[in-house]
Amino acid sequence: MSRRNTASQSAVLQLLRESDCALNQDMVAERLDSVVNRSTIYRILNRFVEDGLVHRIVGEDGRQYFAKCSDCTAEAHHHDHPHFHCVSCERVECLSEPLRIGVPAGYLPQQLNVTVSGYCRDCNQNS
Amino acid sequence: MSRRNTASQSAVLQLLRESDCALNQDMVAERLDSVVNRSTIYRILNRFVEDGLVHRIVGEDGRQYFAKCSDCTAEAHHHDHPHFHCVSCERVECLSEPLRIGVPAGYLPQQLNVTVSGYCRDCNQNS
DNA sequence: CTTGTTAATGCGACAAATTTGCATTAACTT
DNA sequence: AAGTTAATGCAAATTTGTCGCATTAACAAG
Repeated sequence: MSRRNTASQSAVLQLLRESDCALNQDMVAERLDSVVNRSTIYRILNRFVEDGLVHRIVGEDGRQYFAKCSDCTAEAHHHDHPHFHCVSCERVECLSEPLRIGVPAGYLPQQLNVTVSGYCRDCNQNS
Repeated sequence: MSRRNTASQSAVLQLLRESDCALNQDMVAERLDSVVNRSTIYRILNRFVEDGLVHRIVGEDGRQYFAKCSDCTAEAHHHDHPHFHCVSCERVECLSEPLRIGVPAGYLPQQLNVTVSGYCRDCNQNS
């Protein structure tokens, strides 16, 4: 089951590469030049996550956001950085500072989802 | 618009007080002795959050979980502790260790949602 | 270049979680 | 005891994401 290259797929990947923040399905849809079906966008994004190209962030609103892994290689993924979710403009951006959170003995941590929500610089000033 | 005391309301609050982990609407519903309408449960929980009695956690599954504020007073809320969300038994529990996450200058952080997901002790052993 | 295989897409339907409008009930004030 | 209106129940709507299935098209092989 090897992957095939399609226009929609590379367009989405390009979007995520260029974006300085994480995107949800809506954002991807509206930023694409051509119209791509909703399920297709979800499938593309999920495929990226599966392949480790992109990581999934659950926003403060419970929605899924996707961001290109910048410093991740195929071997080592570190999605251990916090995100800032602006409640006003809805931007979700990755903060650089990685962090480690201890769990009680016997627990097996797998994923980390850290979201600070509030107002980003722009929205904080315009209010 | 003052609050009124109702049986459902205090039952839900009691549940949250007794619970050692955060609960979502389903969990609240099935643990209540009497049947309470779904929307009502949501409204009760949202009211609690609004009043600062309870804090809302967005789980790894995008669902809303609610936990009683234990060390919070009306004045000072600190929901700055991480949560552990077991992907197997779905338990969401508060970890004690509080943490502080820096945001870029000009940003106004308000809420913090930190969730480590994986397998809790019980589920880790039974697998 | 043509052809076959099957991954990717589009579409509609479905599912789950949460919210909302509205009529009814019941808490609390006077 | 009576009036005001917060809280509830119910049904319907919304939102977000997934799934089945038929169709399209990417890519490998001849």
